[in-house]
Amino acid sequence: MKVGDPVPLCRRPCHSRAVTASDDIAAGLLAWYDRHARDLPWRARPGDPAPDPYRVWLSEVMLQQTTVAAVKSYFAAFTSRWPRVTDLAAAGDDEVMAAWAGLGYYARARNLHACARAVASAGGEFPRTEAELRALPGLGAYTAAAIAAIAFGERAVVVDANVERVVARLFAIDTPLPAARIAIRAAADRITPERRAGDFAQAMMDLGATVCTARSARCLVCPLAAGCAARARGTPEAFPVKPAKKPRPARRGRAFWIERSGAVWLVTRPARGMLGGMRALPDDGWTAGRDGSGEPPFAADWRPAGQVSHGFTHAELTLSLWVVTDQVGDPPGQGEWWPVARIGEAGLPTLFARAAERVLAGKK
DNA sequence: GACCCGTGGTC
DNA sequence: TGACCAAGGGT
Repeated sequence: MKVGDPVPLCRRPCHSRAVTASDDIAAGLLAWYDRHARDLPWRARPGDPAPDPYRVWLSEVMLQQTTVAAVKSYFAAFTSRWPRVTDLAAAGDDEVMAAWAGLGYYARARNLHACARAVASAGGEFPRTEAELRALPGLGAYTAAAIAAIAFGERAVVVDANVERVVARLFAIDTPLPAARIAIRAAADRITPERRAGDFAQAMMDLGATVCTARSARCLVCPLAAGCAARARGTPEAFPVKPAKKPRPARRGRAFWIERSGAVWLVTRPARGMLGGMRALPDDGWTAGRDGSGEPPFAADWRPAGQVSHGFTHAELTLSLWVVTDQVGDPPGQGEWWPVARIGEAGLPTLFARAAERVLAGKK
């Protein structure tokens, strides 16, 4: 028998399933996870009953493209304010959007709220299968599989950026992304165990987050190093192969601080598009693809009040700030007067929170 | 498949 | 210090 050949577990027919290299990977990783799992607020502690699907779902949506460190305080705030999915479903749109402010990718918040309402109106219990979960707003292939595995114990194949990286290295998959995803998913399917699929998924993600990271593979402390093809080649960090990134264009825009007796005029951005559905300062129409017009919303004695720079996914924006403090009537269009002393409660996305800070710092 | 969508941490 | 990156989904 050669190394890598299937090893019969025993001769009895009921145990005829062979132990394979894939089983070794899962077993080794789960053993590592039992010792090194991160202690995260949304995870069940040892001895806890099954994880709460609501908390698993909420954490998974918050964690989409977002770091654990950034999510923790938002997760605590949401679960404290809305302990059950039915509580979240009953909240107002503006409350949910404001509570999400600063976390980014605001379409997630709208989908989160829509999903909560869908679950609440269907009886208040999350569906238990990957296929049913996948149909809910904001749940794509990754999140549906993760909830099915973690909350309900289904053997779902969970592939996020961590799993992609770990699997691409384990099997030295050198097809560039995104084409490599077909082979990566097939390999992930092969090594996903029948039991403890949720722990396995979280173990892969913990490994990717703490050991097998993008910049450093840390093979010396990796439980999978012995069977890792990329390590055998000596260049683990070369996997997965990524396409070249496009440069981010620089954009310029203006935002306008319109003040009247201690209140500032805020607008709500359209539901679609950048910072969709969020409260904001009026602006000159800048987008990720185009500079603003430079035009203020009305003629007045506008004073310059500095600028803020902010990086978005597709553009680097320099936003110059203009101020009028003796406004009398309402500006044209929809909006609301917001007390300047409570600007921190307006739920401004980070760009406009920084702009407000800049304006207020300049007034002193 | 390509493109759009935020933010903060990291080295 | 700035480029890279993160528990992706929707269109």
